[in-house]
Amino acid sequence: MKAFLAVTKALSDETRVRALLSLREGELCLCQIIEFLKLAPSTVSKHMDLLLKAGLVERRKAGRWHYFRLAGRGIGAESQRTLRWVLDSLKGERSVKDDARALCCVRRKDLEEVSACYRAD
Amino acid sequence: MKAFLAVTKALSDETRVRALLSLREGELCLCQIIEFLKLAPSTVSKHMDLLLKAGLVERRKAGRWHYFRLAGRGIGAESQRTLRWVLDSLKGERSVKDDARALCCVRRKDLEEVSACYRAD
DNA sequence: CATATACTTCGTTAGTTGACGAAGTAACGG
DNA sequence: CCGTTACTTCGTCAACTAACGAAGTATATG
Repeated sequence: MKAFLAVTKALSDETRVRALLSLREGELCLCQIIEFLKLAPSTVSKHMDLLLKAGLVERRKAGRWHYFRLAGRGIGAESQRTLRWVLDSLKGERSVKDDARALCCVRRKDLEEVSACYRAD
Repeated sequence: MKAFLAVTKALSDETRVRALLSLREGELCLCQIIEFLKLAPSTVSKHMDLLLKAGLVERRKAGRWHYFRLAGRGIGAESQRTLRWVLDSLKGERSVKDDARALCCVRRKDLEEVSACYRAD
C-alpha cells in the first residue's frame, strides 16, 4: 500500500506527469527537463526525486550530468504495468502532444546552452 | 489530463483507496463505509464524492440510502482499466486482506444498527 | 404537515505540498 | 588543490487538503 501510494502521489501532480512523459522518447539530463518545464532547478530536482522513489524512473550519473529515463525491465513488473497504464491513459491528450513538440526543440539544443539555467545572472 | 489527475488525486489518499476497495464485493451504503472506515460522516461523504467525480465509483439512491459501487461497463473503458490496475497493484497486500475481513463483519450487520453512526449521542 | 433519518455542504483548523532562492555537495578542469 | 559546473538540500511562504462538528437538504414515516 505504501508503495502504491508513493506511485499515485507521484502521479497526482501535473508537473510530475509531464516530466515523466518527457522521458518517453529516451533519457534526458536534468537541465533538459528544467528547460522543458521552465521551473527552478531545485523544484525539478525534487519532482524527479519523487518519481525516482516511486520507482517510475531511473537515474544514471555520468560525471556532472544526471540522466533520467523511464523505469526499465530490471525494476519490477509493477512499474512496467503502471507506466503502461499512464501512457495509455494519456495517449490522445492534446497537451501531451504539444509537450512532445516542445520537447523536440529542447532535445535539439546543445547541453551547454541548456545548462545555462543554472547560471541565470 | 484533467480527468487523469482527478483519478490520480483520488487514488493518492489511503482512506479513499480503502473506500474504493471496500466496494470490490458489491455495493455498500454510505453508512456501511463510514462504519468500515471509522471516520465522521461528512469526511466519508467528501471522499466518496471525489471518487465519484473521478469516475471510479457510481452512486444509486434508494430512498434515504445512498449506495456506492465500482464504476461499471456503462462508464467508459478508462475507468475499467484504471480499476483493473488498482486491483492488480494491491492484490496481495496484507492490509487489504485485513480490510476485507473487517468488511465482512460490517456487511453482516443490520443497516439500522450501522446507521447509528449518525445518531451518536 | 411535522418529525426523524440519511446524507451533504459549510466553516474551521492542523498538517501537507509546491514553488522559490540560498547554501551545500559532488565531479571535472586547470 | 581551487574554481567552476551540475545538481541537491534546506528554509520559507502561500496554497491546498483531510479531518471535524454544525447547519442544511432530501426522503420516508406518523
